[in-house]
Amino acid sequence: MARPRSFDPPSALAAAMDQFWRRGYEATSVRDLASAMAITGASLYNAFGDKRSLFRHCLDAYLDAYPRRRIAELDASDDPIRGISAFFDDLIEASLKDRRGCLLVNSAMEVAPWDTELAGLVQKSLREIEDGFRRALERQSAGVHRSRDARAAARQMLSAVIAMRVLARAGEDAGRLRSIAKSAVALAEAWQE
Amino acid sequence: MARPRSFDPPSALAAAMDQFWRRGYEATSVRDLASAMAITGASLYNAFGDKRSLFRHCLDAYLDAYPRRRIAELDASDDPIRGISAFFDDLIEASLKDRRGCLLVNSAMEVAPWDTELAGLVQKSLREIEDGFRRALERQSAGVHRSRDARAAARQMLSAVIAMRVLARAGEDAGRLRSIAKSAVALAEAWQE
DNA sequence: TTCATTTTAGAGCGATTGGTATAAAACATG
DNA sequence: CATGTTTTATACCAATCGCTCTAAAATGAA
Repeated sequence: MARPRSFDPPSALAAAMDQFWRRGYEATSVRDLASAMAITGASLYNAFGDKRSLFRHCLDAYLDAYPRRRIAELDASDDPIRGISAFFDDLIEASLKDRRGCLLVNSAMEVAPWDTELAGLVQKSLREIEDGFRRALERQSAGVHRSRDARAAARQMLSAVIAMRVLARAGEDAGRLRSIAKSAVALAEAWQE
Repeated sequence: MARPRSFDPPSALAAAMDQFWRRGYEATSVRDLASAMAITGASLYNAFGDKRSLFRHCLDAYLDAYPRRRIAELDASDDPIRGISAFFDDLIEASLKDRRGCLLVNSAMEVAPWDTELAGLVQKSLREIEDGFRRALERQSAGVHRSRDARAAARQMLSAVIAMRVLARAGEDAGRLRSIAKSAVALAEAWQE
């Protein structure tokens, strides 16, 4: 009944995500996006709305594809400590493969201060990560009396994740990133003692 | 022998720093800067060079005024642990007073990936902070055999600083920031046991 | 085939970008 | 006071910004 799209929206969205991820929101122009997505500006606006709306779609897709997936894998792991270790191994590998950092952390810095709705999404997503760590720690110490606060330990792990992402984007070397991950995993291992 | 400047360069630089600090590099236009500095664009270019050069001046001034000053105070403290505690108290207060975060961390995210020279300055400055923590820990445990690595602990404290700055800019509440600072100080206190 | 509907391509909108040219204005020195 | 030098204000540059308009192209249903 009408002309069909000549492009695949999910893969176009992935191309847009990559641009925002690498260059940030302000430094990415609509023309950059259209070029990376291999569509025209008119198609972009027709399919995804304005630049801010497209960014929101990208951030949503990113959260599903990366942080939430990692948390789901952590929840599904038999051994919580090994799950946390695998989480950080994955993060190290991703951080060294490229230097884009994390779109969520990047957004916390650049867009959250100017967009209250996205700020809410950023905060909620960071809490999802922290809660994932907390659940893993609580699973580990189930039935054992714990004087220490699992929430505080989970927050330290989230801090490690954030710092690794910032330092990766700033170009710090692999050794420093691995050292931070190692301390975070050691914190989890010390939890059960 | 020539017309004198009608403005005070240091205070103009402070006004420019405030703009870059709050809004970031890309989102701050030369006109924004000139307006905040209460000078014309021509005077700005005449006194500070182009936008990138002005940013560099701002970052240099920031590093002297904030991180290096805090590290110097830490080095000068009689009790290293109390010094670290004071460092984090100062950071909490600054992070809650406004939501700009830290110009150094903001720069690590936004400009370091695209400017190798500034990336070097960012990495060097982050190491100065880490080394400051390490010196404080080593002073604390002087003469005592230490199996643990002071460098790794100092890196954890730097991670806490970075995470606090990111979360502050993303609008997270005071409790979360204080919780991270508390864990970092607790790490330092555990050092001497 | 015709028609209704949507997407496409490309030109173009006003506004803003980083940066500059020009000339008047303001000083210290001779 | 005259001169030489620098800063100032203003207008302006080409380029790019986010976004929209128009019209041709492409489809499924009638």
